[in-house]
Amino acid sequence: MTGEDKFDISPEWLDGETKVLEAPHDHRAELRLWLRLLTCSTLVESEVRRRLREEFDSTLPRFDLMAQLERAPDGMVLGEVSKRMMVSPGNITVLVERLTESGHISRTTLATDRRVQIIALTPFGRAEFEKMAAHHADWISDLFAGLAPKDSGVLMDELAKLKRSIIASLAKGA
Amino acid sequence: MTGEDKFDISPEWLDGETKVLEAPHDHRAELRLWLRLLTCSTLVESEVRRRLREEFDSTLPRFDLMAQLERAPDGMVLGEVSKRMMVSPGNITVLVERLTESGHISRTTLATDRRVQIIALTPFGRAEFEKMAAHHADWISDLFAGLAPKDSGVLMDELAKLKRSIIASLAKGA
DNA sequence: GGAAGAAATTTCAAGCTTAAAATTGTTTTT
DNA sequence: AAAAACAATTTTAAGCTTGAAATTTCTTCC
Repeated sequence: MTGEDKFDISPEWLDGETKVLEAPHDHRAELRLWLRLLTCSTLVESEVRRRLREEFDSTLPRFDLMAQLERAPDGMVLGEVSKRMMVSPGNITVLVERLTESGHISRTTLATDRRVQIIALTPFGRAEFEKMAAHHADWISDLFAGLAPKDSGVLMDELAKLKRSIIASLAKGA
Repeated sequence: MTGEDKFDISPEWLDGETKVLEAPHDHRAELRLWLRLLTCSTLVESEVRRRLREEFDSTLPRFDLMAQLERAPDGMVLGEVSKRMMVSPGNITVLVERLTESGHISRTTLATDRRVQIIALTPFGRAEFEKMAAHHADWISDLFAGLAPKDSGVLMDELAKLKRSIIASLAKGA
C-alpha cells in the first residue's frame, strides 16, 4: 500500500532504513536550513526579550499572553490561551498569577462551569500592552528593514510552505 | 518570480480601526513575517525536544552543546562554547556540570592559564552524540520533506538575507 | 441518582535561562 | 612589586518551561 509509485518522491527518501552513516550528504541541506532558520529566530527573539526587559521591565511570555488577549475583548479561556501560545497549561497558570497580581489582567470563573477560568486585559493592562506593542512593531520593523519588499514576500510564501510541510509531517507521525 | 512592482498589503490591513498609533508606516507585514518564522521555529524545536526526550532521555541544550564539541576534537574553551551557542556563560556552567557527571564530556583546566576550562567529548559522549545526531538529521529531514528542493534553496537564500538584515540592525543599534 | 469517565486547571519536581554580582586568576601600570 | 584593570568562570536570584500527577468540576451512562 505504501509502495505506490504514483507520487513524485525523490529516490533517496524511499529507503527508510538508510542511516546517516551510510549517506551523510542526504540530510545536510535540510540541517543547514534548519540551523539558519533557528539562528534568525534566536537573534530576533533575544533582541525582543532584551528590549522588553530594558525598556518595559517585562518579558516575552507576558507580552505574548497579553497579545493573545488583546484580540479577545471578552476574554479567553485558559486552555485556549495555552493552545494558541503553544505552551503547556501549567505554564499559563504561573503567567496568569503574576499578570493578575500586577493588575494587567483580570480572571473570572465561568458561572455555568466552575472549572473554566476566563482571563481578560484590564484597562491598565490594555494601555500597557499598547505601549509595548507599538515599540515591539518598531523593533521588528528595524530588524527586518534590510529585507527588500520583494524578499519579504518571497520569504512569507516559502515559510508558508515550510509550515505546511512541518504540520503534515507532524500529522503523519501522530 | 512573483510580480515585484506591487507587493501590496491585502485590503483588510489597510483598515485603520485597530491601529496602535496614527500609523506612520505599516509594520504589519514585518510582524506577520516574524510570527510565521517564529511558528515554524517553535514547531520544529518542540518536536526535536520531544523526540530527544522520548527516544534518548536527553534535552536540546545537551545535544547542542555536544554538537559544538563534535567539531572540536581537541576540545573547546567554555567562553567559546557560550558564544557559539548564543547563550549566557552561566548557562554553560550548569550544562557542563551535568554532562560531566553523566560522562559525556571531560573538562580540564588549562595549565598556562588556570582561569580557562577546556571541555571535550569523551569517547562515550561522542558515540552517544553520533547516535542522536543521526536520528536528529532524520527528524529534520522528515519535517522539511514537503519542501521542494527549489523552495529549499530559495528559503536558504532569503534567510541569509534576513540574517544579514538582523545583524546589520543589531550592529547599528549597539 | 450514583459511579465512572472526561475536561479544565493546578501542583510538583526537575531542568533551562538570564543578568548581575562575586570569585579567581592574569596582565598592565605605576 | 603593589595596585589597578581585565578576563574567564561561577554563583545567585528570579523567572520560564515542561510532563506527569493530582484536583476540582462537570457529564454520561447505567
